[in-house]
Amino acid sequence: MAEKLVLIDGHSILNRAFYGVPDLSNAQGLHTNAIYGFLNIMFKILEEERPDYLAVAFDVHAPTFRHEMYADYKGTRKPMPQELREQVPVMKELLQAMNVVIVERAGFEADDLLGTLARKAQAAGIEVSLVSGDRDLLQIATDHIKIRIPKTKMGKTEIEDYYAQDVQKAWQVTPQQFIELKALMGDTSDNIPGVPKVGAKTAEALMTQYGSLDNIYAHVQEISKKSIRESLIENKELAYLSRDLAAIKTDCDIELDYEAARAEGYYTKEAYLILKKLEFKNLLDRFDGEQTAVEEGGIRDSFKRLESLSQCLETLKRAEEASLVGLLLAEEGESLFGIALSLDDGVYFYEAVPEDGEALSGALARLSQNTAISTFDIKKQYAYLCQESTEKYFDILIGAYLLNPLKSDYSIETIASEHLNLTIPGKVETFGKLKLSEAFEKQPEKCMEYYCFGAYVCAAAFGVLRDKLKETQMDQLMDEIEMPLSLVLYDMEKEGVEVRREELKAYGDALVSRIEELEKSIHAQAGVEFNINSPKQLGEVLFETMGIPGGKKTKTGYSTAADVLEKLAEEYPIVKDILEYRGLAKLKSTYADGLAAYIGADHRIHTNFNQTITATGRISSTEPNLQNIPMRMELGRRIRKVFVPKEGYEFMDADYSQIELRVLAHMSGDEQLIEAYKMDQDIHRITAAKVFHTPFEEVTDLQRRNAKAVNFGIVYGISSFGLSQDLSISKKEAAEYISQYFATYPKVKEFLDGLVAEARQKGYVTTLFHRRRPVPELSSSNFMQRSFGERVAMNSPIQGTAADIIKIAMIRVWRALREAGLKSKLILQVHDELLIETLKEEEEQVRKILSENMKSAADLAVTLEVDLHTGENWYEAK
DNA sequence: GTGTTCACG
DNA sequence: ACGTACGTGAACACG
Repeated sequence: MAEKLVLIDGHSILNRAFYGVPDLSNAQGLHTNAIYGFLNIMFKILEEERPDYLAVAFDVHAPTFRHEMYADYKGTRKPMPQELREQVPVMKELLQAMNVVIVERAGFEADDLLGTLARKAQAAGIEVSLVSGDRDLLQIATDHIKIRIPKTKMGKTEIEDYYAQDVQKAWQVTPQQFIELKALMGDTSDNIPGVPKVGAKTAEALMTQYGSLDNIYAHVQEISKKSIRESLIENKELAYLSRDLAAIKTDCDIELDYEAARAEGYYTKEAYLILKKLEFKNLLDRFDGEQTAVEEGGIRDSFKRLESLSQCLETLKRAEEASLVGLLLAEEGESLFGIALSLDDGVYFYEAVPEDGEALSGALARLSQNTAISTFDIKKQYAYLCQESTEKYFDILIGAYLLNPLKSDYSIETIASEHLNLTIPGKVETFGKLKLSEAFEKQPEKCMEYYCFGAYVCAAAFGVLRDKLKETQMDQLMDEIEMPLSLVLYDMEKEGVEVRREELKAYGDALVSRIEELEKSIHAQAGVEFNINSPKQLGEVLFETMGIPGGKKTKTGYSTAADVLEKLAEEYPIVKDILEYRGLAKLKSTYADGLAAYIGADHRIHTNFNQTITATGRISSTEPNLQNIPMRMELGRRIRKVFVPKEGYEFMDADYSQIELRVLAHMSGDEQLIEAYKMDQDIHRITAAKVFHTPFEEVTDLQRRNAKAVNFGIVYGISSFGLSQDLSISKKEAAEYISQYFATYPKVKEFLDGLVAEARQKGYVTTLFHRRRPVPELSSSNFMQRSFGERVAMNSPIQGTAADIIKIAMIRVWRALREAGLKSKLILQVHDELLIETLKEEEEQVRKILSENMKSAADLAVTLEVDLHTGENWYEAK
């Protein structure tokens, strides 16, 4: 069989990848999407073709592309965006590390190098695959040279293949004619002039009829259309010049070193390290097959299975002497399947049976009393650990999150790869969709390995993460806020909140009757039956069938968002009904039905409080989300009546009053804003008075509303556009409000500008408690992304500091309740609000604990005020 | 799986 | 000129 060569058009594929792959960047802020896309395409081709040789060609000095997809109209090309430019050297470095031959030659276009190498290879009897994003290469196609053009469709890469005959099929011209076709019609992006008046249609017709440029001119007098004929005659020279420009050279003085180009030996240590730096997790997996044996070999040898409970208990006892152990429990639901323990002399695993439960819990509780334990996702393991204090605990999940809160994946294997430079088997690879019980039955050895590696990583990552947290000044944040908080969250989840199932059902039923009524009415008014829940169908019915004016908005069709519909509601009764329907349908599906599905046998809902999700440091709540229970509208708000305290208890709800604005006052140090808070009056009214130069008593409702919107806007990272949208005013007016605001509170502006400058310089912003948020968007050349980065830089320190403060308050309140021996329990947190299930007899004590601890959680230049309410359900307590 | 919409702070 | 307010999660439709 003939040998095979794969040639890749480097810049062209990088360019394709850059525009086809969503923006990615690593922790250092280097953009990586083009490299990522390139590698995916390259590996896909290599797997498909299994070639003998591989080479990648680049233009040497490529400030622009010869065949720029996004080229400017006039032929003056846009420069390569910085985000792509910075990826080119890294790409080359990576290819070199992978032993891939790079072909480049000063003064030669990559096209010409590729054309030459392809032809020479063909002459030597080698089959060629030429990979490019550029259709121009099609002219090189023959029976032995296949042009491969990758297309990104819906995120999936599909490759179109063209041999000479495929070019003919698709374009009705031979590869040679393809050049002349282009010469006739010209190509602005390539600075190929072409013949004036001849466009794509004419050029195609001419080529089909006459077959070649020479033949066209031989019969030029026969061309019927006068203007075309004259232009052709007049521009004959230009036509031939264009052909020379369009033709890719196949006779460059260059040879491929076939030995060096052998398609093998990609999986080098150097390449691995670069990929790791780029944070290409799934590409690293590709290296696993070649590399893991080396990487993890020594570790795997240290795994020891403990065969009996007594052996396990002995080992746990022995572990008490260690200064640090790595611990990972194999648990799921309420059940414990095993224990992995990483000690200095090896990693031990014991596969537990249900009867072991008590003995193990006892031993673990003892171990955790005095021994430092590093683990992963400690919230899931507290059930088996001593809960006296968190001082001895370290959770690598939380540590990794603090170091970079923007990631979506903090699995053990990711942490190992990122912080230990170690590749280990992943969770999905080990378990797939199996439940833990099934996995242990079917593949006990693989399970043991997974948990042993996990425990090992917990132990090994401890020192690394500690050092990094120290370096970034987040060690205190970790030890004094996040670790203690994890125990508080565990306890809150365990406690749950009681929900009245029957009342929730009745609420849902009441909604249904009205929903059905509205549905009938809407269909009648529209004259067609359609799915009101489908934005697509709804948009078509409203704006096409019914002809309501109101234009497009989204990529996929008409926008039917509430703010669009509200503008139409007055004039079109159907729109009013749709809005009401929407609201009710939401209440029914998300809240009435949604919540009911989570009520447990204990009549309580146990939400998940997630500590490692948000970019700013807030907590999030899932399954179900109890942080977005309706509040603003009365009908929705009534759902809160089904959240009730248990017998003999009441709810006490405490929320911070404008905590974010107060944080802003403190962080900016603006005397005016601080002074405004000292007046202990309605802050929005004060702001209105100052901004609009109106006496406090004479501030109108409208002025107050505007001032309030500006206050919110400031916290979100103000923009005149955003504010204008919110207030339905012109951008100019909005800009006026903002500049008035900044004139009133000058240090606020200084502060916000400073945050953006700081973020630009350092690449991240921080809260009062040193929590970090990287802002990679700031270095984007895209206006939209950069603006987003600026708003993030302004908002995150404020939102994040507020999040820090309430976390501190939670820990203090929780401890105070426990230390006072009270039965009352902290059960929910909603960003600036805490809900306590309070034993009625303890009401006054709890009130004091809540109020004092929340107010003193941080020492700011302004006081922290707390609103407290009690009630027989959550509705009443708010 | 992605996009749209909408609930909360 | 560009065209969004910051941070979340759930339900639903649709390809």
